[in-house]
Amino acid sequence: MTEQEIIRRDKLKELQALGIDPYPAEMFPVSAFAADIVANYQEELLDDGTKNRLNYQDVAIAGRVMAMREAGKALFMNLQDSSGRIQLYLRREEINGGDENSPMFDTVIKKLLDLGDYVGIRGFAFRTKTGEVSVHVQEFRFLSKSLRPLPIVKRDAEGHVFDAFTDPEQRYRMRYVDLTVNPEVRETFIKRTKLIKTIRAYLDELGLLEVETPILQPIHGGASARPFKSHHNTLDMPLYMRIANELYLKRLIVGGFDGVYEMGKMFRNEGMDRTHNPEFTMLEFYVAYKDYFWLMDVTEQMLERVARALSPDGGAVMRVGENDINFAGPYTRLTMFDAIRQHTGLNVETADESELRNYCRQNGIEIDATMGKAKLIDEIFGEKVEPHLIQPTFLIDYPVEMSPLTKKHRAKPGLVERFELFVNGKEVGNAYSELNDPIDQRERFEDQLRLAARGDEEAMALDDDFLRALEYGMPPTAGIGFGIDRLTMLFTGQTSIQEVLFFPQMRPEVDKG
RNA sequence: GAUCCCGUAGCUCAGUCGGUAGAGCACUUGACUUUUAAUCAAGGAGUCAUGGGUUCGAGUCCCAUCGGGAUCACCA
Repeated sequence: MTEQEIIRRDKLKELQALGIDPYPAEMFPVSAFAADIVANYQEELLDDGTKNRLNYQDVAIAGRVMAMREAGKALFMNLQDSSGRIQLYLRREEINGGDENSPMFDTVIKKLLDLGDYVGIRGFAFRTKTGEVSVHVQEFRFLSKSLRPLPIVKRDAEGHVFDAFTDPEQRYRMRYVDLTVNPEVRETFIKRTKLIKTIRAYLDELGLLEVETPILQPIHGGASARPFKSHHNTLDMPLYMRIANELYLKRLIVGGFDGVYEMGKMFRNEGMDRTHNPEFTMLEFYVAYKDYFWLMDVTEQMLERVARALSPDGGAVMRVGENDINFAGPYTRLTMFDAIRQHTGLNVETADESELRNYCRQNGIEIDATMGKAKLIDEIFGEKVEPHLIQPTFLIDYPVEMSPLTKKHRAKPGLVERFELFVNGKEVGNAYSELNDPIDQRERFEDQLRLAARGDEEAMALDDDFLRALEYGMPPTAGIGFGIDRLTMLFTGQTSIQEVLFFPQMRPEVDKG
């Protein structure tokens, strides 16, 4: 234990010796929040020059003590609750209740109270000489003693931050500390929740049914990725953590629901970096009798609504890094081939494989011998086009080889009816007119099996029950998936996924008390 | 998985050419009846990530390991 921790434990014993319970059981009747008092306190100036305080004259507030400034027989604290901070003003005489021998002020508060302790106080709001709305404390109670020192972050009047708690490792491992001392972290997560609620409300209004589908799946389907594998003891069979829920949601469309959505965790056993966490949140929704054009309209409406909910001024334009991004539709719609033509001059439609390979070699795009034409196109797109798609852009009509669950294009042979949405140079959504032809779907699965046989660990497994479902008949359906974490990054201006997950995956901590 | 950078007090960081560990905040003791990065005086606090090596001597140089970050590969 460190010196400061030992001192705090000694203080805890001293409090108990004085008959003060540092961890009382009874509830504390909070009647106001710090930020509300600061924002709404009112007083009037009387003719004789004195002030008449108009509201918050009997408040009970609770929170952590985040700063203390002693001034002889008076003392100032900053109290932080869930809404923000407010200054407290304590006077020796009052805290001691007129009893000269009372230990309350000089011992209990000045010595035994630490920064970080939870306290509850009763008092009245007023404005100090320097103009700060504060609470004049009349009653003071310990609610929970803190045994470890918090990092002390200080801010001056101009908002300059001193000694910020910034080490990412410590911030992620001890998110509770991060949230306590870094208010902007709190704001990011509140925005995340607001984004999710806005999307839910929109989808509910559209009339979609929110559903839950299995996380433990006997066959991992619906995406190209490596799964986590587990084992069920009683059934004595392997189970996989889902990499996607697409095939289950489509079974529900087969079952007669017109529209379903699920927002939930997916799990992929792959590398981690600032845009990948082993578990992440996806939204998928599927709507019968629609196609991918309809989904583009819906996407525009949904994201505009999210932008308006999260932007400071209620507008559809969000500042992301150095870019002002306008989420009001309609968004640019560009075929993949046109996009590549615009940014490279290549005509990938007519080019053959060797021509594409030459282009990649000349432009420093890494390729290998196993890549077919579709894969080469994807590489060129990722290198040369994707980073330039700052304003929301629908990239439409992909080669069939890369999309085993997507309906073939109604007019263009070799392509599928698929789009991906790009914003700020990154993909945030992937959608298509769903393949509902069971015979075509079986062939696509068989193509995937051939890839798997060649060693592709991410090839999709054949799901016989899903094919059976399609054989019973699935109406024409449009479906889309959004990475909620990446959307959150976009709308909060964060550049790493760890900043939008409360508890990002970390390696085990080396033993330190 | 590969490469590079980082790890010193509770927090943020200095630490020169290899010569017995430093600052600010926090903490302790004291002063102060409206302070606000409060101020003033004094003091305590370190397995320099871990383990080896080189050296008379290592926070510093070398090797390995652990953890974090960045870039790349794979992916959403």
